[in-house]
Amino acid sequence: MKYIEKLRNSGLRPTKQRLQICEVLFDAEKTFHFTINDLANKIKKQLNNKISLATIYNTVHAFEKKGYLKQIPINSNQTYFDTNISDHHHFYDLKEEKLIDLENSDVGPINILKKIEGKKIKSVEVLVKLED
Amino acid sequence: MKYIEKLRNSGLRPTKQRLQICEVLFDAEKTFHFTINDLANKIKKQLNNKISLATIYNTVHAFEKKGYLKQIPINSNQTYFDTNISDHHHFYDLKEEKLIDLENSDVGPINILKKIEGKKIKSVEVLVKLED
DNA sequence: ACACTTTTTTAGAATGGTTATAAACTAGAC
DNA sequence: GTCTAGTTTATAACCATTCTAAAAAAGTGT
Repeated sequence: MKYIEKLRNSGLRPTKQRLQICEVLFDAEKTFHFTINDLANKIKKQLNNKISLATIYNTVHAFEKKGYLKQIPINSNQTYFDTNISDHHHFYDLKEEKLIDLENSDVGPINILKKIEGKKIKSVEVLVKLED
Repeated sequence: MKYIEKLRNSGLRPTKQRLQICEVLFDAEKTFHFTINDLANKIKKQLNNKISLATIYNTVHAFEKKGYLKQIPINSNQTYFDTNISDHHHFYDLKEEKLIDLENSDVGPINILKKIEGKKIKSVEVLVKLED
């Protein structure tokens, strides 16, 4: 299993559940956006196997903390995650309620001129809302 | 009352509650960020007067729809609103969990190169996360 | 001022995503 | 195998938000 090492290196025990979640998240052809609920359904269908919701929450948060997933800043009743952890941005189609990736090169350089004493910039995220 | 006209022009009846909420939101010296809970407390303290939570939710959403308030896209368990409706962005201090305004001129022009067929750009919002 | 209609307010219940709990289980170390 | 700390699980708890239905207020016409 190729994820055993990855988990161990992060200080996470490679349990059956975590390895299965890794498969679903990181073996996909393309990166994707998901909510916890989306992921639970995907797991059930794809692995024909139920993992407790609590475990899915725990694991997703653990992976996010380790930098294997990113949360997408958007106002919604659910939290959206992204398996694409590269520096990039998002379109949000308000009508379809769908997220679309925007490569960094689609946005051009962003230069933050204001500085805050004693603080470093951790990330710069752009959300472009779309209407018809 | 200066807000009666404003409300009427928006097709909203100028009720006592809506006028009071207008006062708290729009008579402030500076624009500010708030959650519904913040606002409820501010109303209670500032006006010495309780307005039902349901009314506050209704009113804030009505004002947002009319463009008198903006939602701030950020991942939090609560929804953040902004009385500053000008085109601008935000720092988010992860440690203090505090939002700071970023004027448009602090960010420089953002040019979205990718186009989506049949969709118009409604807004471009930048969130800059800060760490120590 | 009054009657009538529509909108608004309200308290409290319901909803639903997320987190906490505590008991059963598992991985890793010796 | 035994032990310990970490993990999983079902379920309960939490809490921001929305719904509900009844009372109150606003607007309109008379």
